[in-house]
Amino acid sequence: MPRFERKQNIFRNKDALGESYQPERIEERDDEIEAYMDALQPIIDGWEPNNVFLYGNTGVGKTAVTDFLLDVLQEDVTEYDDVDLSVLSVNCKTLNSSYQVAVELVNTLRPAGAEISTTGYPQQTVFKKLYSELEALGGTVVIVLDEIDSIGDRDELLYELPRARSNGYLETTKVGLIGISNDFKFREQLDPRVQDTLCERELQFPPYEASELTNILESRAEVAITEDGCDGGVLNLCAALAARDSGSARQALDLLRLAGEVAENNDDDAIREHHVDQARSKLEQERVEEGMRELTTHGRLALLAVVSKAAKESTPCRTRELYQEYEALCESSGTDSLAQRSVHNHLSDLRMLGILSAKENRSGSRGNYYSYELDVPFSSAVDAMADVLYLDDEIETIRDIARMNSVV
DNA sequence: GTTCCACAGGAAAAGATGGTCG
DNA sequence: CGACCATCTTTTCCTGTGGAAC
Repeated sequence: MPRFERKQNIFRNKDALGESYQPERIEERDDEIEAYMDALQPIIDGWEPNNVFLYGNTGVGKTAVTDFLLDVLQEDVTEYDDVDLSVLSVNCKTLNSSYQVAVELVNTLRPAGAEISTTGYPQQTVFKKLYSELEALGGTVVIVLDEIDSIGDRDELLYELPRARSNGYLETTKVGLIGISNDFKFREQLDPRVQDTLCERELQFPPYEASELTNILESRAEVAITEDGCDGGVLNLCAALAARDSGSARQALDLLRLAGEVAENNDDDAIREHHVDQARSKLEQERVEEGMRELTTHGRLALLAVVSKAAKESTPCRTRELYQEYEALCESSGTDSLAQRSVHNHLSDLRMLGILSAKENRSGSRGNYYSYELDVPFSSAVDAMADVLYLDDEIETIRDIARMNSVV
């Protein structure tokens, strides 16, 4: 008889290691908080808000500090009758233009059922809808645009919004923009006029040091993990790994959480260092599968071409050979093949996603070219492919060949 | 020293798709 | 319906690259 049994050896409150958890206090960001508060001061004073631009790698506390401070601000502002503050928060990760961000803003302001479609209107129409929604809201509105770098160079909204008042689009509402970016280069590529306004106040969040990450992990582990749920040294290991890689608290916390899950599944009574190792490869695997899910048919076929070559032990492999392999796969799947330039684009994308790696070859008269190979375990690539392509026969053949060559 | 191979990757334009509006 | 609109993928055309061969 199957039976559910509650396991509580390790986790006391796993959510405290999760993405959405808001700790009661933010560790190791005192200087940033001070500067940030200074930038937000005009709001409580009743003046027009500053535009703020935050940048730093993922997981260094930008979003956490923003959420935390805006909560405090919204609380404190209730003491002043003449300030009416609204906070509008949008994650732009999946919105890759000003247009889509504007649509998203309009839709969060509108009641359910009155949302507008994400395409079809001229850009200015959407902006006007946004202005009238903002005007209806009134008071001071702080708009948080998280992961704003995903809009690339289509930054018209960032030009328009800060100027909305002086251009007469907004009469009463005061708007402040808070842009958050993981990408240092994003600021550079912005229109200089946008830089001037958006980056009135700039805050840089540096990566965490290993010792800082240890402190953060300790304070979270206190809430999340039982007293004996964690070997000594595990927190240090997670902190060290994350510090060496990205300096990201997110990564350190993910490692700890996954390591805990691994330990739990093994029926161990505490997290040990070898669990962290497993968690690390699991984290990597998740990242790859995430990337593969987003691929188009031809992107997948291009990847399958590399997989197929890998099964035959003929990687690394240059573009031309991969293109031939790709054409053969298109043939057998009844798909029209693309031009070589396009396949080259797909290979390039796959390289960006970290699924492929490429070595540059300079062989003079025979040209400069890349040699591609899988940058992920063969088996995880095949498994992920099997889920998303209809080429069962081909994938089986590739598996057979791989087995013959004992590729794993 | 110059040329030239055979590729990388930028830019622009063309199509396809899925939407609004009068 | 037809005129527009935004966006994504793909094609076309192009420039850049660095050492071997001339």
